Amino acid sequence: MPRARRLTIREVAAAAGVSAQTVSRVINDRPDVAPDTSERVRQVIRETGYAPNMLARGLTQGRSHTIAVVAYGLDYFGPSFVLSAIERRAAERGYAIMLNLLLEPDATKVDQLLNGLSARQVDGIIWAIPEVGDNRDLLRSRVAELSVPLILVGGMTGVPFLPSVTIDNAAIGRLATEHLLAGGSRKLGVITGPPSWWEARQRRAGWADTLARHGLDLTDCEVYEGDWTVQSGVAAFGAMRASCPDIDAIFASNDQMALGVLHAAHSLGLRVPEDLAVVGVDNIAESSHFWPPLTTVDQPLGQAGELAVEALDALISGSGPVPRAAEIAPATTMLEPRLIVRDSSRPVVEQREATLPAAASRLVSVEADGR
Amino acid sequence: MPRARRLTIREVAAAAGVSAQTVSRVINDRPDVAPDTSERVRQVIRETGYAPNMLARGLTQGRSHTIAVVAYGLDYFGPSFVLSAIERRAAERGYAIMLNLLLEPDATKVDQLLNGLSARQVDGIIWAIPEVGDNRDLLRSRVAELSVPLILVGGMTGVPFLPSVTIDNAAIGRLATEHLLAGGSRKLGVITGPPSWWEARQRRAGWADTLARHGLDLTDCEVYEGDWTVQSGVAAFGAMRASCPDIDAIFASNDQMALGVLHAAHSLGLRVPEDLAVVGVDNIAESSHFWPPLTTVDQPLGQAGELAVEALDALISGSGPVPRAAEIAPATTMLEPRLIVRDSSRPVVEQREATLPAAASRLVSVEADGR
DNA sequence: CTGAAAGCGCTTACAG
DNA sequence: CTGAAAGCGCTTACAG
Repeated sequence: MPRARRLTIREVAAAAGVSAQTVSRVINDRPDVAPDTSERVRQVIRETGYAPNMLARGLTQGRSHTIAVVAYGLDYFGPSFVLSAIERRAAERGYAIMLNLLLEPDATKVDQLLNGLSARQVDGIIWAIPEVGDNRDLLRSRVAELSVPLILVGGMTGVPFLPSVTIDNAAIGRLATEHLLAGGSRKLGVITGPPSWWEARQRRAGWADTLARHGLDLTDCEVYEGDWTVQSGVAAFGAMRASCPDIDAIFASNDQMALGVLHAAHSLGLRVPEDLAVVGVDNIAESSHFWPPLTTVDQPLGQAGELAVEALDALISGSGPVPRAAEIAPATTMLEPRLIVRDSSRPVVEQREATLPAAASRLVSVEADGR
Repeated sequence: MPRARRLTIREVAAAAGVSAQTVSRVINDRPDVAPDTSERVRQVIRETGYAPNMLARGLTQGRSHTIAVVAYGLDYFGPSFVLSAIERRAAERGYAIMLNLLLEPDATKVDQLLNGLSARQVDGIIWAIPEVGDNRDLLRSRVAELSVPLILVGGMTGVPFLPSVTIDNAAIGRLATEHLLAGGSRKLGVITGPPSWWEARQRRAGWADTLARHGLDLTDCEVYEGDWTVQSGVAAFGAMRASCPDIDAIFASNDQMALGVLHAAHSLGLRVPEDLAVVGVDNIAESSHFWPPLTTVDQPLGQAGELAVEALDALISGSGPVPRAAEIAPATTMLEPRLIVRDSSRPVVEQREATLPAAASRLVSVEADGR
C-alpha cells in the first residue's frame, strides 16, 4: 500500500535540481529567483502536490498563522453570528481558526485556556465572550502575561484595558423606545436581559434615558427581567400586565423574548400592534415571520467580527514585532445599530409606507439585511 | 519592558540542573525519572509557568493534537449543535479544534481545504457537512489521497466509503407519522426539506412507508417541498390547503417549517391540534414555547458529535500507525431519534397523560432533553 | 535513572 | 540569482 509519506522541501528541491532554500523562496513568493528556476520548481510542486509543513514553518517563523477564537457556546444568536463572520474573514486572510467554547468562564478555566493557546503558539486571540457579571476581570488579571495580541468583541464596562469592537447597546434601547413613542405609545414596558449582562444593562439604560428625555415617569411595574428565552418573555409580560394593565408597548431586549410577548398577548386576546406595540432586538432570521412580523433592532455583528479579525491581522502582520496584549492601545470601535420596522409596532405613517410597500407582503417580504 | 520571550525546555533544564530530555520525560509523564529529580523539574515549571511549544512537539511527533472540523455554517440548528458537542469532547481529550466553515462546497474549495488541513498536519478530520446533492462525491474522489483519518457525521447514501455517525432519518419520518395516525389523523400532509438533502429524502420516505403500511393512499397534494425556513412552511401549507382542503395533519421536516404551519393555520382560523395536528423535527429550544407547544422528534445530535470524536481519537491514539482515510473500515453508526409529545398533536389519551401532567404546564414545562 | 547526539521540516542570515 | 550552515524547540533512539 502506497503509504505516501508527506513530501519534504528537500525532496522537491532534489526533483527540481535546486537547493531547499530556493524552493523555500519560490513557495514564499520571494522576488529573487530566476524565472525559469521558479517555473521548474512550480512544475514539480504541481506534479507532486507538495504543500509545506505549517508546523515546521511556524517553528522557524515564530508564528502559526492561526487565530484563536474564544466563544460563549453556539446557542446564542449574537455570538454564533459573530463567529461565522470571524471564520470567513480569517480564512480570506490565510489564518486558521482555533475554536474554543467557554460556557462557564471561571479563573481556572480561563487560565488553562490561555496557557493552552500560548503553548499552541496562536498568533492572536479574539475574545468573543460577552461581558457577564465580573467575568471580564478574569481576563484583565491575565493581560500582563499574554505574549500575543488579544481583541475583545462586545462589552466595554469601566476603563477599557484591551482593544475592543462593540455595538452601541444604549443606542439600541434609544432607537426602539423613540420608535414606540413616535407610534403613539405612552406606557412603555421593557423586558431586559439578565442584569449581569452588560448588553442588557445598556439596552435598558437607553430605554430609560429616552423616556426621561420625553418627560415620562417610570414606575416599577414597567421593568421586568428576562433571561433571553421565549418563556421568560411570556412570564415577564404576564407579570407586567398583572401590575400595569395599561401597558401599551413593550421593548423586549431580544427577539426571542419578543416572541414570548407576542404569544402571551395573543393568548390574552390582545391585538398587536393595535393594543400592544412590540419591538425586539437582533433581527434573527425568524423574526420577519413571527405573527405579526416583528419590528426589531439589527446589530452589525458580522461587521464587528470582521473588524476584529482585520485589527488583529494588522497587529500580527504589521512591520516590527507583534505586540503583547498589554502593549496595544485599548481603543474601542463602536458600531451603530439600525431599526427595522415591521408590523408589530405602530410607526408614523410616512415611515411605514416607506418600509412596507404592500400590506400583502407581511408573510413574504424579507428585508435586505446587511448584518 | 519585560519582553518575556517564551521559555524553552533547555532553560527549564538549566534551572533544574538536568538535561533537556529529562525535562521532556517529566512533562510527558514518563515513568523512568527519579522522584526527586521529577519534583525539582516540576517546581521550576510551576515557578516559571513553562509550557512546551506544541508546534515543536508536533514536528517531532508527527502529530499536532488538533482535529479539523469541517462544518456547514452555523445557521442550521443541527450542524451547530453537533459542532458544540464535538468541541466539548475534543477539549476533554486534549485536542484543539480547527474550525472550517464551508458554505458552498465545490471541487476547488474542497481541494483547497483538504490541502490546507494536510499542510497544517491535523491529526484527523470530522466532516460535518450534510449530504446535499452530490457534494459527497467531492470528498469521495479525494479519499485515496488523504493521509489522515476522516469521519463523516450525517448522511449515508449508496455504498459507504468512509466511517460515519448518523441518525436514522427514516425512523424520524416513521415516528412522526405513526404518532399522527395514532391520534386519529387520516389525511396526512408532509412538508419535506429540499429533496437534494439526504435527511429530507429519508424523512419523507419514512412518512410514505408508514402510510403505505397502514394501507393509506397517497395523492400528490399531500407532498410539498420546503427549504427548512419558516416562510417555506407557511407557503407549503397554503398550497397544500388550496389543493387538499381536508388535510388534518402535517409532518413538517423541521421545527422552523412546523412553526410556519402553526402561523398559517392560525391565520386561517384553524385550531391546532383539533383541526390540524402538527409534528416537527429537531426539538429546538423554542419549540416547546410555540403556540401551541410543538410535538417534535428529537435527534441525538450531541451524541453523534461525541461519538465521532471518540472514534477519531481511537484511530489516532491507538497503537500502531495512524491509518489513512482510505484504510479505515467504513462502518456506519446509526443513532435512533425520539418522539417528544406536546400540544400540537392529538396523541392517544394514555400517552398524553404520561407526558404532560397538567394542562396548565403548556407554556412552562420544559422537557429534559438529553440531546 | 540520566545525558549527548541526531533529526523533525522548514526559514534565516551569511556567502558568493 | 543560488547554496551551505545553523537553528527554531522539541522528541526519539542510543549509550551508559
